[in-house]
Amino acid sequence: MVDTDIFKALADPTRRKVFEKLAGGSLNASALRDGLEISQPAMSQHLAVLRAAGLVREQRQGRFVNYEVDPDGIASIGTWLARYRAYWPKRIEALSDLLKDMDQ
Amino acid sequence: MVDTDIFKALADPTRRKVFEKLAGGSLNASALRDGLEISQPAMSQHLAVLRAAGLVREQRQGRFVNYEVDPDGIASIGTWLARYRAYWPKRIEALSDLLKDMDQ
DNA sequence: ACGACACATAAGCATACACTTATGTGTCGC
DNA sequence: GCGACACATAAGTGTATGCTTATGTGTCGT
Repeated sequence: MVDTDIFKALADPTRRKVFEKLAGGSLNASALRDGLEISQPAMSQHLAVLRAAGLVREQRQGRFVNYEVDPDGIASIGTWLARYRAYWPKRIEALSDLLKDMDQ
Repeated sequence: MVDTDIFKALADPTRRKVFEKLAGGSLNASALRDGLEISQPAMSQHLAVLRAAGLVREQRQGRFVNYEVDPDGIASIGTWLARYRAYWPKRIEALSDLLKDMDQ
């Protein structure tokens, strides 16, 4: 199941940190590593999980591999979340506004 | 971390099915069980996980325990997702509309 | 061609997770 | 009170997960 992969990927705090870093723009695996106390293979494995989940996509650039957020993954979460819109509390109006902003 | 609990809870397919059932309205543990081939203790454990994550809340009603979606959990996912709004693809406009609908 | 570098993959290991069966707790009807 | 019912908790078990160290693959500069 696609959703399972996505939620499993995001269930790990380190992977969420990585993902959040990528929200700021494209980065290679080494750049993603600093700040986080994590070995190189561990990062590689985390990135593989994020990629398999469709949350991240990669692009070879010489001997570096640049990673970036994959909008498809974000969209999947969005459509999943939309099924529960009946339960969104009123105080979430701010978020709704943000979403409106984004499609100008 | 709050987000960790939420994503871990949703990473399990059975728990997502349970949550989706609750999206249709309040149900007790037994009612949630049918359709799903799962033992009673397993369901009880799943509900405990969903509750600990803040996705679901319970209400004793005689010897039944009614469960319902907790809007706080939904809101948490929403605010988390909002940080990635820059990556929402354009085809997500429909979702944005849905969100706008909901706060009339 | 060679060493250095960036990253991926393999193998092994400790812990976490989801399940099972067995039992405990609380509420109902009689 | 007592048995039946709805659910929770305990304890045990197989598997998945995230880490480690070791090694493989591909690219760069010289």
